[in-house]
Amino acid sequence: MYYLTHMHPLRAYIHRFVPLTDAEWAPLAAGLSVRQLRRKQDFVTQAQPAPELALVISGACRLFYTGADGEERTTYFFFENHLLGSYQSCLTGQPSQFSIQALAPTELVTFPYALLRRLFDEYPVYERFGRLLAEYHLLGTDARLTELLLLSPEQRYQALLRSHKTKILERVPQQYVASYLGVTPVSLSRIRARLLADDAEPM
Amino acid sequence: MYYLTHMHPLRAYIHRFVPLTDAEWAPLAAGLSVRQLRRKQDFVTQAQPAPELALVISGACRLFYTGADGEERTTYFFFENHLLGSYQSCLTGQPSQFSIQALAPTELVTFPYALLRRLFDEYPVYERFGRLLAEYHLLGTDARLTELLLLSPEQRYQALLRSHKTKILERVPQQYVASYLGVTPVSLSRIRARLLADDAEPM
DNA sequence: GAAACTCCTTAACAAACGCTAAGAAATCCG
DNA sequence: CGGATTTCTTAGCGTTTGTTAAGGAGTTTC
Repeated sequence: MYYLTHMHPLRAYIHRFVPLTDAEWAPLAAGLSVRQLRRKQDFVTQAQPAPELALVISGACRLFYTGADGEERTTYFFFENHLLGSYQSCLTGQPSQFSIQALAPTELVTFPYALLRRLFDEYPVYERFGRLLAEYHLLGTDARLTELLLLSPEQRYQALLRSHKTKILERVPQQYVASYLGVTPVSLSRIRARLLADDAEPM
Repeated sequence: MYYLTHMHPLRAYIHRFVPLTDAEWAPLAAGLSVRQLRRKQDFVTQAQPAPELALVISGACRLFYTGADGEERTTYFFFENHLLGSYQSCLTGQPSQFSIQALAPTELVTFPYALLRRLFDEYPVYERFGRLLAEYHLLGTDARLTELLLLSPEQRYQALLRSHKTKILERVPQQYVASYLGVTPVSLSRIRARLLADDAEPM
C-alpha cells in the first residue's frame, strides 16, 4: 500500500471518494496510458466518438463548442487532478458534441470508459465511486447553472474573483473566461474597466 | 410481482433504471408517506433543512430562490413522475438554498433521504440506481447549462417550444417560465410578440 | 354578480450587451 | 533576441434587456 503522497495520481483522485485496496486498484492500473498534448492539440474532437476518460497530471485544457459559423464557445476548464472526457459520448457511444483541447503542454493519464463500466459490475467500491463522482459533479453543475440564472454578467465575474477557482483567472486567456461567464470577450473587458473605475473612485 | 401498470409509482420510477425484486422494494415501501400540497404550499422551504425526497404523483411544483430583496427566481419545474427535493440539503444536512412549492394542488409520495442512504449500503441494486440517477440528472443539467451559455434568450424560448417539455408551457404561468429561461417576464412577453410578428410577416 | 386577485401585455427610458474594427500590449517560438 | 502570433482594450453604433408603470384580460372568491 502506497502512502498518499506516493499514490498514483488517479488512485489518489479516487481515494478522495472511496478507499481502494491494491487488488481493486490493479485492474484499473493495468488499463492506463500516458498521453502528452501539445498546446492547441485535441483530446476530444467535436463530432467524433470519445470513448476515453483522462486525468490531468499537469497542464490545462478547455472544453468548447464550435458553432455552425465556426465560432468557438468555451464552457469549462480542467487543471491538475481534474477528470475530463465526454461523459455523454462514453455513455451513448455517439460522437462528442464538443472538443477538449490543451491550453498549454499537458500530460494526461487515460483509460477507456468501457473498463470503468466493467469495474462498476465487478467491484461494488467502483460502483460507489461512480455514484459519488456523479453526485459531486451534479452539485457543481447545479451551482453553476444557478449562478447563470441568478447573477448578472458583472456579478458572475465578481463571484469568480472571490471564488477558489483562481486558476481560471491566472492561467486562462481572458477571451475564454468570457465564454465561461456567458459574455463576449469585448463585454468582459468593459466589465473589468467598469469595476476598476468604480474601485479607484467608489463615490 | 406487479405488472408494470400496477406497480407503485415510485417502484415504476426506479424500474426505469434498475429492476427491483419484491424483497428489495419492501424496505423502501415501508418508509413511504403520502402528502398533499395545496396551491402555493411549500414542500421545501428556503433556509430550512430538507431531509426528504418525494415523487410527484399528480400536480406540479416549482423550485425557486428568494433573493435578499424578496424577489423570487424560478429555476426548475416538476410534474407527474418527477423526483424532487434538495439534494444538497440531503447530502450535507445544511438548510436548503431554495424552496419547492406547489403550483397547483399536488400529491406526493415522500421518504427520508437517510433511508435511501441505508439502502445504498445494503443493496447493490440501490447503489447502482443512485449512480444511474445522478448520471441521468448530470446529463440533463449539463445540457441546460450549455443551452444557457450558447443560445440567446430568444433562441432558448424557441428551443423550449420545439422541445418535449411542453408541459412547462402548458401548465406553468409565463412569469415563471421567464425565470427558467433566464429573462424577466416583460422581456419574455416582448420576445413572444417579436416572434409572432415575424411569423405572420416573415419578410 | 361584484370585488379581489393573478397574470399578461405594452410603453418609455436608461443601461448593458453584441458586433465590427483598429490599435496596443503581451506572449510565443524559432 | 526579434518577428509572428495571440491577446486585450477601446470606440461607435444598433439591438436587446431591465426597470417602472399602467391597463386589460381572465380567475377566483365571497
